[in-house]
Amino acid sequence: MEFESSQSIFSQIAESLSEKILKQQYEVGEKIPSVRELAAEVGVNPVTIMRTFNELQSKGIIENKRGIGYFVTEKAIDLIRNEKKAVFFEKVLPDFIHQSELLGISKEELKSHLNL
Amino acid sequence: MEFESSQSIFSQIAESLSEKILKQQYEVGEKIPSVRELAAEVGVNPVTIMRTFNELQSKGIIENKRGIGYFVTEKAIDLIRNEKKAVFFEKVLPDFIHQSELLGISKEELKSHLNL
Amino acid sequence: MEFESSQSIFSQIAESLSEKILKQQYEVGEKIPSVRELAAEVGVNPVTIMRTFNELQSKGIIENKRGIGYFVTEKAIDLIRNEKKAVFFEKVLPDFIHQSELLGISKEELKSHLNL
Amino acid sequence: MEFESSQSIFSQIAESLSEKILKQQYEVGEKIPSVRELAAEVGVNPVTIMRTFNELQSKGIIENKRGIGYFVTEKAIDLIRNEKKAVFFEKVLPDFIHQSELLGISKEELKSHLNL
DNA sequence: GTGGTCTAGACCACC
DNA sequence: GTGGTCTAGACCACA
Repeated sequence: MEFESSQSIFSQIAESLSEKILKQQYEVGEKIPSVRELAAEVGVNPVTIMRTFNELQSKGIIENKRGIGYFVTEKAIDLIRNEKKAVFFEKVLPDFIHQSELLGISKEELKSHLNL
Repeated sequence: MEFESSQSIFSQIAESLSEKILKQQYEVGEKIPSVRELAAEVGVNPVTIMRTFNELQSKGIIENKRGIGYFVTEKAIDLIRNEKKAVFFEKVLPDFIHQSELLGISKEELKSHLNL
Repeated sequence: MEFESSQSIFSQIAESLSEKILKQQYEVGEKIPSVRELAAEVGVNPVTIMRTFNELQSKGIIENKRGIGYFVTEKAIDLIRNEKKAVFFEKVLPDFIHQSELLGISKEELKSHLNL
Repeated sequence: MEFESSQSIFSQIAESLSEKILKQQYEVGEKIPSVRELAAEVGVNPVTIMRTFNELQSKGIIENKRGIGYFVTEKAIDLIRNEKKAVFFEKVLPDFIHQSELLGISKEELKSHLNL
């Protein structure tokens, strides 16, 4: 797995897992890969994965079953979708509008880029 | 001035100055406020402002006249516009599309939000 | 049976069994359920139950009769009561006092909560 | 500083800081010691302190000012008091009652221990 | 000076 | 096998 330097590795992994859960590549109640597995798979230190899991757990997206592993919670999809929506409407969309106005991009140009 | 914790202060100030230049609130050839003035105005350490000015100077957006101050260069607007365009088409726009698809936002909804 | 994630499962089960013995729901000399039965009943791995039994046996609360099962010892109730008292006076009570002082809970309020 | 082995060091430090804030030994808006200072003072690795600060920050008890340090937030005391109250009334108090009933501790004995 | 991240390696409790 | 914690040491960006 490749990482952007602008963001911490552990939160990029968290983002990646969140998207997979949202796309139901990991289903509700399903066990996600173990710390060591994921660490080996993406080529980072296990504690980096732990930080990822801690973050997701504190958000309520995954939960731990002692000695077994981490599982996708029932409310995971709602949580992820809600957070993403908030970010989208409060940050991504306004920023998009702001930038396109600042650059004077015409509505026709926007439409073509967005296939609208 | 308030800052987001997610980005460095000096780049937030640089962004703010760039936008003002782009909107011609500072015109070409005009002197921008001194380090100390700006520092007092936005409430940060003068060295942070220095770093901002160095950044803008290295990009060719402002230039220093020894003992007098910093001035907006002739090519400033082009430079800013080009950089903003690059960021917009390589990052803001793709991210916008990706997020809106991930959230399943319909084309109609997008159109209404964007006044298209 | 549901478990708190903050404590190990085997000690939660041990605690539950101890309380039942103390309340004489299991009487002295009585056979307690087998490893497999209990495992099925509370929904955990049999080895976890084994560990619980080992723990209780090492304290002298239950004893094994080879091939037959585990039985409540004669001194079980004393052992449990003594350990609980120690914990109560060395940990639960001091903590209770500390927290109630820290939160500034009045003596009247305490009395009413405790029916004193 | 000495630690109990039953709880993680970083959360014991968090608890200690919370109590100090609650007792206003650190006041609202005040800077708390830096990561390295605290690490040296209590004799642990700086990353352990970082985990402590992350936890407190995620709860909204402290906030970071870039390059300067961590500061006690305005709502810190409310947050701490509310959380402590919740724990007290939902866990400490019920557990206290449960244990004292289980051990058959008389009301008179309780009163004397609690100075009621 | 401040915090933030990552690695490597060790050790532990638990299932 | 699972997660959880801690240390030591390095490196980085930021103010």
